[in-house]
Formats: sequence, C-alpha cells, structure tokens
Amino acid sequence: MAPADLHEVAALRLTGTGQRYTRARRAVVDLLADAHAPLALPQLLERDRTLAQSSAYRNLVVLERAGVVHRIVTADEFSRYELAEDLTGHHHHLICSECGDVRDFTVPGSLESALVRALARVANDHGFAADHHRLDLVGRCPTCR
Amino acid sequence: MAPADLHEVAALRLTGTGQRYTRARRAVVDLLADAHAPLALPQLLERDRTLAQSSAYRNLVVLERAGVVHRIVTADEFSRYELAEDLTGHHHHLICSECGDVRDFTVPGSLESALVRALARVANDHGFAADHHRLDLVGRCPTCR
DNA sequence: CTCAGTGCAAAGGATTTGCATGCCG
DNA sequence: CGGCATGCAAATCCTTTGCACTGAG
Repeated sequence: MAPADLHEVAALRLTGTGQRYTRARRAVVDLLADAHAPLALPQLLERDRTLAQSSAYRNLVVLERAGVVHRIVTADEFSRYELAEDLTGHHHHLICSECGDVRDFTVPGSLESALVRALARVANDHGFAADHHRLDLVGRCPTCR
Repeated sequence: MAPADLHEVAALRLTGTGQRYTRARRAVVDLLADAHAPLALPQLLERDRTLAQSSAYRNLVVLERAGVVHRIVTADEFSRYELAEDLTGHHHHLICSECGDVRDFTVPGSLESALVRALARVANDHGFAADHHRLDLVGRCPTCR
C-alpha cells in the first residue's frame, strides 16, 4: 500500500472512534511500514528518538484497537508490533530462536488455501469461531546459526 | 505414551545432565500429561496444592532445558507449558482469544508434509537453519463465542 | 475552550533470583 | 557428607497507569 493511502486509512480508523492521528502515531505507522518486519519497542524508540516510551506503548494499544497495528508475542522478552494484515497482505513469520529477530514470508497460494480449508474444518469440529491463523517457522538466522 | 514410559524417559533426560527426577518434577509431568492441553502456572498450582510457585517455575525451566517440557507464549498474561512434541506427537493449537484457553489439534498428514516441504524451502531461501514450525488457529471457544 | 494526547515518574505483575535449609545418592 | 532441590521473600524488568501539562480542533 502506498504511504499516502496507508496514512489515510490509519487516520480514518482512528477518527472514526473520536481519536486523533497525531505526529507520534503517524511516526509509529511509518516505522512499522518501513521495517517490513515486526519491531519491538526498543527498536521503535531507537529509530525515532523523539518518541517517549509510555506514549509509544499507549499509542500501540490505541492503534491495535483501531485495527491498524497487530501485536505479536514471542518467547523473546519484548512484544513485537507490525501493521495489520489487511494493510500488508497475509504473511507468516520466520523467527530466530537465538536473537528473537523476525522476518516475513509467504507460502504458495495453493498451500495457503488448502491450509485455510483444513483449519475451517478443525474450527467447526471444535465449535470454535475461527478468526485467523498463524504459521511460524522457528530456527536460527544467518547471523546466529 | 504410557505413563510409566513417560516417566522413564523424563528421568533419563534429567539424570543425563546430573539432575534428579524429584517428586515435584514428576508431579508437573503428570499434570501436563493428564491435561492434553498446555497449562499455565496457576493451573498447575491449583491442580496440585503442594507445589510451590518458585520451585514450579524453576522446575519448568529445568524440564524445558532437558527437552521434556515445551513452553509456549501467547498474548495471554501467562506462559503455558506442555510436554515436548516427541513425547506427545506433533500437533497444533486452537487458541481462544477471549479466555486464553488452548486445545490441541492435528491436520491431515498430506497437508502437514506439504507444509514441511514448503517451509524447508523458505528456510533455505532465507539462510535460516529451520528447527520447527508452529501453526495456531485463533478464534473464540464454544464458551466465549 | 475542551478534551484527547504527551511525558515523566511511579506502580503492576509475571517470572527470576538470593539464601538458608532439606534431602537424595 | 556433597551437591542438587526447595520455598520463602525480595528483586527484575516489560508494560501499564496516575497526574499535570500541552496542543489540536
């Protein structure tokens, strides 16, 4: 998605519930869009020194509730944040068990849809209302291997 | 795996590194084996009131390092623990986004192996040393839906 | 003007750790 | 006996919250 459109959508999702799309929030969205991988809070603060820690946490909560940002929790000490899937496209994560770093990847569409069908059946069998799935590949990155 | 064998394997994996398979550790393994789903620490303490919190945490670390227990982190406030996959068989998790509860499930073998092949290729393309994958289905359980 | 947003400092809360004691091998 | 294991209490550290102030609309 083009940056301009991205900000427009983000602004829309916030103002819809009486919230503002401020400089700090725009900055977070820009950082996440540029990274093309989930970022932890220290990485955000490092990339933009004008961000205050507590406000960044608070803004991530607001952005998550507005459906702009998605939070992921790994075994790593920090949570990580990325743009919501409808803004970036469906993808999965390659996670380094050593340093906690995360990279995005996708699988062939045919496999993805076979997966979705199988999961729909599983959810149905268990009486679950399926929301989304998550596929992670855990290993050691080129640096840590 | 039969309980007797399970304890034998667990004992073996601990004693191999100069550690003991004590009553408290055996109790944790029994609880996890009976649950057929990952348990959080409060659930362990609740099921066996003789367990001390700090010792339980310490024992889970020891059991994890010995390859007997696997720790999983969800968006939920607590980590959850289950027996290692080579003791229970490969499976995936159905996670309730409301109450945090987790249930096990499997997908057809043909899909699973297609997945494994695709992931091997992804790991290779990114220079990662693949270790294992994780497939979660997130939704709302029958109680919370 | 009003009310959401900000930043500092302090509080929360799951998990870890220090230390004295218990107990298995 | 020696060293691992235990349990209490205190410390850690990511994250959240209280509060006074700023700024957008």
